This record gives sequence, C-alpha cells and structure tokens, in this order.
Amino acid sequence: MTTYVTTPIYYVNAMPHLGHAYTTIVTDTYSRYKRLCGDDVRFQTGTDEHGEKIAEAAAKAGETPRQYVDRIAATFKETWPLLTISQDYTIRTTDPDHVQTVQDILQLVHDRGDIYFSEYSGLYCQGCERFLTEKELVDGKCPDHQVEPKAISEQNYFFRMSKYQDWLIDHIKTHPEFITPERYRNEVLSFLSEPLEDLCISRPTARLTWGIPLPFDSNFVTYVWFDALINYLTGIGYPDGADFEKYWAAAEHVIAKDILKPHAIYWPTMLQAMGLAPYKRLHVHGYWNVDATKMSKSIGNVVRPKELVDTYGVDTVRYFVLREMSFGLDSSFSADAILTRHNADLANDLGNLFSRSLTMIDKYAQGRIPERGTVAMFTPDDRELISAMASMVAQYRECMDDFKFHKALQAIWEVISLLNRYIVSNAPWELAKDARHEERLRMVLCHLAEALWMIALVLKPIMPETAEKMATALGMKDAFADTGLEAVGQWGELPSGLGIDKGAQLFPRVEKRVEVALPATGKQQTANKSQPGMIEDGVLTFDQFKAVELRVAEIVAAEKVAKSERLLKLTVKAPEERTIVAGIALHYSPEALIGQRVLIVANLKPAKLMGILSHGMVLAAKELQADGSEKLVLATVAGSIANGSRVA
RNA sequence: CGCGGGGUGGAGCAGUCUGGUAGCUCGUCGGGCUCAUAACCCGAAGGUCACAGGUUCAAAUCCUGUCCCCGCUACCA
Repeated sequence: MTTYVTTPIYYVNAMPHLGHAYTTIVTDTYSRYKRLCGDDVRFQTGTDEHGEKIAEAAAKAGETPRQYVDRIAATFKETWPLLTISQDYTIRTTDPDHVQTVQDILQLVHDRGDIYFSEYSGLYCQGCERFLTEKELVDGKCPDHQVEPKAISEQNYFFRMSKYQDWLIDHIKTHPEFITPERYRNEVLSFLSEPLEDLCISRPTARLTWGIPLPFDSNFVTYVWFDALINYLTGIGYPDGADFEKYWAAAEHVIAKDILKPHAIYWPTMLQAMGLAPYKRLHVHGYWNVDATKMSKSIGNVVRPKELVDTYGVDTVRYFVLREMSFGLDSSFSADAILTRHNADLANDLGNLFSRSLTMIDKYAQGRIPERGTVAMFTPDDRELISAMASMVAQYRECMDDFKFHKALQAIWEVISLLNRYIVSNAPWELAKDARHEERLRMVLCHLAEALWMIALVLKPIMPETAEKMATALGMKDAFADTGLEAVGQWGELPSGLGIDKGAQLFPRVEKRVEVALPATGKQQTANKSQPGMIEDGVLTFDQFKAVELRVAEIVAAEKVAKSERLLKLTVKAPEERTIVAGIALHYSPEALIGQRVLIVANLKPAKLMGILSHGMVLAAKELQADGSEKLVLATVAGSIANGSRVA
C-alpha cells in the first residue's frame, strides 16, 4: 500500500501558530501511522508565496518579495523539527519546478478549451482580492472589510468550472469517503446545489506582478488557486516522475475548514479538466479558539507552538492537540487545559504507570523482563487484560484510519487505566512478600511489560519521542524502529530476559503556576517564554494588581492538618464559606483563630496541600528573628466590616 | 426572514447521521493502598440532555416552532 498525504501550503504572511501546528501534527501523525502499518508513505508540506498580500507585506517590510518569502518560509521550515514533523518534502510555490508545472498545466487546460478570456465587470474589494456579488454586500459594503467595493471592469481568464459541476456532484455522492467528516461533505453538496460559476484564474500584471505568468498571455499572472493547489502535483514530480505514478492515486489532503471550497470544488474540477483522477480523500478540521474566543493577532492571544514545546515538551503538545480536538469540530485552547492534560493523562496515568511498573521489575525481578508463564496459569484478570489490549489495537487502527485521533487516544488510555487497576488488584508488593507467589509475581510483571511495549508501539505515531523512551527502557530500542503494527496485538512478542533501564521520568509533572490574570487588552495572555503569566521586571501594573482579589474573611473553623507541622485547615466566611489551608500552625493555635477577621486572596487558583484543596490564601506578615526563626502575624483590618468586603 | 456552528451534572466535552436504562475527563466529598511522578485504586454526590409542541411502544437523538450564545473584523490551519 502507498499513502500520499499533504498539509496545505501555508501562506507566508504570518508566523506559524497553533493552527498551523495542529494541521501539520495531524498530518505527521497520520503519515507515521501509515508507515507503522507498513505503507510506502510520502508526506508533503510547504508554503504558498505568491499574491498581492505578500507583495504588500514585503513592501512594508522594506524587502523584495523574494527576500520576504525566503525569510518567512524559513520560519515555517524551522518550526517543524521542534514538533518532530517528518515530512518527506517541503515545497515552495516559488520553486522553479513548481512555476514550470503550473505553466504547463495552464497551457494544457487552455489547449483543451477549458480556459477562456472574458471581460468581467463588477464590484471589486481590495481586501478580499476578489469581486463581490451584489448579494454579498451589506449596506453596499464588503461585509468582511467594511469598505465600499470599487466598480471596475477587467478582462481576465476563466476556468470553465461549471462544466464539471454535475460530474463533481456525482463523484461526491458515489464516494462517501471523498470529503470527511460528513458535515463538510454535506456543506459542499449544499453549495453545489446552486449553479457553479466559472473561476477567475488570472490577475492583470498592471495590478499584480508577484505571481506566475500565464504561459499564453504575459500580461497576466496566475491567481491563487491554479498556483497553490497544483503544489500537490509538483511535489511528487507531475507529470512523469515515478513518484507521481506511485503516489497520486493515494493522495489525501488535510486542511482546515477555511479552505474547504477550493479543495472540495475547485481542485477536483481542475484535476478533471487536466484529465487526472481526483484525490482519494479530503480531511477537514475545525479551528482552535483561545480561551473561548478566536485566535487573533489583534487580541494578542496567538499561541506559538514553540512556547508550548518549551514549557511542556513536544510530545505533550502533540498529545494535547490530538486528544483535545474532535477532528472536524472547533476546539478551544487554554493554558489550563494543556496543563491538566499533561499532568492528569501523561504524568499521572501513563508516566506513573510506566514508572511504577519498571520499578517493580527492578525490585522484584532483578531488572529483567521475567519469563512468561503458560496460558494455563492465566487468571481472569490476565485474560481481561489481554483481550482489552487486542480490542484497543483494533479500535486504534479503525480510528486512526478515520482521522478520529481523540478516540484512538481514548482507547489507549482505557487500557492504561486498566493496567493501573491490574496492578492494584494483583498487588505485586504483596506477592513479593511470599516466595510461594514467585511464579504469579513474575507473570504479572511480564504482562505489565508486554502491555507497555504494545502501548509504546501504538503511541509511536503520536508521541515519537516518548514511545522511543519507553521502548528503550524496556530493552527494546533496537527492535523498536523496525517493529510494525502487525506485531501489536500479538500477545507474547516481548522477549523475556531483557534488561530494563528505567531512565528519567517520561513526563515530569508541571506544577500549576500562580497565574496573575492579565488585563483583557494585554498582549501576553498566552505565554511568556517558559514562565507563562510571569510579571516582567518584578513590577506590577495597576491592572495586574487589580486582578488580585483581596477580601475580608472571618475564620469560623480551624483545625490542624494531620501529619503536617505547619498547616492549618481553615473554614472562612468571605462571605461564602470556603476552605483555605494556611501555613501558620507554628504561630497560631486553631482555637485562637476562630472569629478572627483576616485578609485573603480570594481568586487564587485552588491548590491541593496535603490532600486538601485550598481555595485562596490568608495574608500574613513575616519577620525574621535574631535567632533565625520567623515571627508571623496575620494581616487584618482595623475596624469592623462585613465579611467578603473587597480590599483595594 | 443573511450564512454557519452551538446550548448535555460545577468546568470542558463525547453521544445526535444508524431512537432503546445519559457517558468521558477534570473538579468536589468519603474510603483504600504504598510499587509509583503528593501518584494509583474503590465508592458517593451532582443532569427534567435550552424551551414548547409533535411522531413513536420508546426521543439528547427524528419533525415543527421558540429562546439564547458564538463566528462570519485582521491574520489564517
């Protein structure tokens, strides 16, 4: 089997952000998955570098378009290694072979009679770079740019797209997998229920020069789609390269919903006009919103992939985006969400499972994978585990084939959770206490190792670094690179006797930072290098200070926290009752606190201290004594005032 | 009558196409365990699935209507 999978080519007038990262991670994961299945895979990404906006942006930057696109295209290309993207080819629409191919194809379609010259007069919006129909206008203005479009008349070349409308409708209807998820297929069909207009494919050089000249008329350059979409062909050597022969029939495109129409309508009809078969599948995903609003440069909440990788590591980022977004739907990003995923799913569930398992193999089996027992010795627990692993792999494959990454991950995490339960119910530490249970102990440990090895393999496309660390720790580093998916699901593949090497933690927990809510206009809402939300230079702006909610609260109950020297669990009225854990036990007895009115920080992110969730913090002043000890006095208010009063 | 998406326990979501006891994660509360990354395991509380009609033996799911929220502004996956 062969697979050819592409990301869109990214328009180089902006730096890479979470959206670009998502599309590329999805495509990378899919291509790695297909390789794991044994496919011959070709994975392509690239940049789109022509057009009016690029020319403008270059002018603004005081560069030639060439300098400008070289610079921005490089930032994209440099981002991919940070995300462990494994593309086989990175195309640029300014590459000479691409320019040549575009011209060849234009000539071909022209010769076949599907490109014609015509005058078009209409209302042109500069911002949209296109003509608008009367229907699209709102109060005579472009709804997108709030400006009145200019009435201009222009001669241009058109592609006879309408000619292929019926064919396209039929193709979509007879190929249910052509556009997925289904909602986008429906959207396209609904759009196609209206007559399709022909597609304007040129711009006069008087208006735009930064483009590919039409081969049959040097007064015009190609307008976006006949340039951009063709990258999918150029990259594999159309028309006569061996790669083209091999890969085109297996082409799958991954895009975000904004470019659905060009990919679902223009592109198949263009291919049809060229006499080529349409691509195999189109996978359409949704948008990332940030903290419930759209990611936006003007709001300043653009999420940069690099900053996330610096904080959490590349595999957490890959895991997060794939797990959090239901492919096809919109999803929202928040610092809290990725932190929770990292700690709960990766550190606690997977990381800790791996760590405890290897530690037990070290302790109870002298650091070697024990020999497996015979099937006759399996308990119901073992059988449940083995069959759960097998059905996980089946479900995983089905979901991965279908771009349902979040479901594939759910399936994996179900068995991770089952393994944690398996450990508890078999309690190896108990078995280890009695030599008569030696055999059972070894079997339990062997099963753990076996299951972890399978998990490492299924995680390989999603978290390549983590999967390799797991394999290495299990003593399977060498086999890891060559083991394909067909081996997964075969219980008993892991050889016994291998020496394990636990290594470092897979996912060290990332502690919740104390987050200062920044003003809504703030530019650093998302992240500030490795310490997101940090205050610069130790100086607080008034807005930042305002974000800290201080209140008067009355202590209504207090008790010592068991096993803790300094902590007291307080119940305060502020005016609602809340639990606050305070480190003041060395200075105040619980009884002395009842009835005191103190100052609290009311909007502190709740934190768990000795297992108790503390909703806020009590303010106190601290003084260093001559003997090195500390004196601590609670901050309070001078007069009587209602509980919950704000302090400012 | 603009187009599109959405309203499901405290939060975030899945489930809706192919009706059949409402599910997941996080959080909360109580308990257990000690191999492990203050982790893991068990249990509990918490939802009239926006609202109103209709179809049906049966509706979160299908149909009709109503209300509310979001995007459609730059950049752009």
